[in-house]
Amino acid sequence: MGLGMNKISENRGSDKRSQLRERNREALVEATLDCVAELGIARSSVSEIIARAGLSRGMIHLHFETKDNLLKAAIERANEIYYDELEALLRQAGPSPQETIDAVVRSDLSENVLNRRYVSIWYAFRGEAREREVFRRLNDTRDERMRTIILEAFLPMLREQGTPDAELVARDATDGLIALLEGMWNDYLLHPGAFDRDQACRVAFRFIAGLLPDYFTVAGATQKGPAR
Amino acid sequence: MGLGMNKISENRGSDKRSQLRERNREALVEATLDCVAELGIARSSVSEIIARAGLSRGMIHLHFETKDNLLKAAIERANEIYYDELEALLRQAGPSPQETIDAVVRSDLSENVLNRRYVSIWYAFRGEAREREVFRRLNDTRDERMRTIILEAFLPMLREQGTPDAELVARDATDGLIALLEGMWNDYLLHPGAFDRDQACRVAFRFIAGLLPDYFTVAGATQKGPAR
DNA sequence: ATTGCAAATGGACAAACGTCCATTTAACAT
DNA sequence: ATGTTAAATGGACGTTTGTCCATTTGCAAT
Repeated sequence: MGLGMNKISENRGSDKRSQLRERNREALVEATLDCVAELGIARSSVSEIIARAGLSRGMIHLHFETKDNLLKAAIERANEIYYDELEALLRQAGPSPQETIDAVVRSDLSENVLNRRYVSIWYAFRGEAREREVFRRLNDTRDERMRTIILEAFLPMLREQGTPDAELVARDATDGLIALLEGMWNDYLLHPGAFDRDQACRVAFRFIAGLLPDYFTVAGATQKGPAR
Repeated sequence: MGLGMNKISENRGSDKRSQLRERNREALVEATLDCVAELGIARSSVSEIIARAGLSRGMIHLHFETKDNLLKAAIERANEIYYDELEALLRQAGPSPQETIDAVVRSDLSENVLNRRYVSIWYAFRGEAREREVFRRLNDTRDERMRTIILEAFLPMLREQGTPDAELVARDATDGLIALLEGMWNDYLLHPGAFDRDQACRVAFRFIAGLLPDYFTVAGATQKGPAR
């Protein structure tokens, strides 16, 4: 009898029981994200969520104890989606700093994250970031990772280019690029129909090219660094 | 007897009765903004609002019929605050296009609007913009006004500077500047303590100076246009 | 002083909320 | 085939929500 318990513990996730359990757990998270994207957090009630998941009321209590924990799990899932896209594009990008910047810009503006559903979700949670510590923590982590990647890519280029005050300019360029991309997302949120992905990309590279004309054109990173 | 009614109608706002009435109405709007800034829209209940206003439950029904109308009045008030700041700085700015851009940037980053309370309010309403048409309409109006001002300032400078494709670049520059400023607000929302107003200003002008080196430095607009 | 009426009050109300739990279902070990 | 138990159900519960209205208040005209 104790043996049975051990088997279940060992096979966690492989037997049909816990497989179905996990499926339902994910269905709840996914239904929550759908709900938040369509209705916002305020109108995402337990009743709405379980209706979309096609499950019963008690499931939320079973899997997440409280609704707040479910929301927390949902935003963590949303964060993963963004990270996965960024990491994927960084992996397939070349090692040069200009290629890194190029990958960051293109992943941030990619259809995989810059789409109606995801942007709606992102801003819904952000609107509540002020009060809910968990939301802000996740946001900050994501931002810090981005910031480091970008800063460490800008710095060597500015130094090699001989820009005076390279450290200061690198920080300005980093904050500027992040703000610019953030603003693009915002534009998409408010006018998803009118948004022009290529133009957004061009604007971003125009900004970067203004600071690093040897490494960038309005079309993106140059292949092999400065031509000179 | 009919005379009494007429007098009240004529003196609307001047007699003590309607003076107190108006004071209470504004107290409700102000309490709503406080509530939204501190708790977000989701937690801004009628009970919370009337507690902050120090008035009774029935007042909301008396003045605004429904809670939604009160929220609408609140966001309209918030919109006024931003406009007033922008118009004030535009009035005291010189007539040249670079001075106009300078005024737009400085008003957008001014302490009068870029402060904890106001930014909290703005993003709280924005989070609900997707679903509530009124919120989006107000936001779009503000954006459209900004866009026109900025575009019509950029265009003559780019033309005089001899930039190829001046129209395209002007549109890119406009979208870029708006996105950049939007991103700055976002940064302030998430890190009000760490935010550096001067740096934000410098980053914005660095972006602009990259496109219009004859009219701008990192410190802002040059006095009299191109030196050449 | 008395009267009239707009303004303001705060309790009543149904509806909707998140949480919980007694019950049922079905996968697994026996 | 049977017993066991984790997983899932859906109704009950106490709160809290936004709205409404019978009552009270106090300014202004008589």
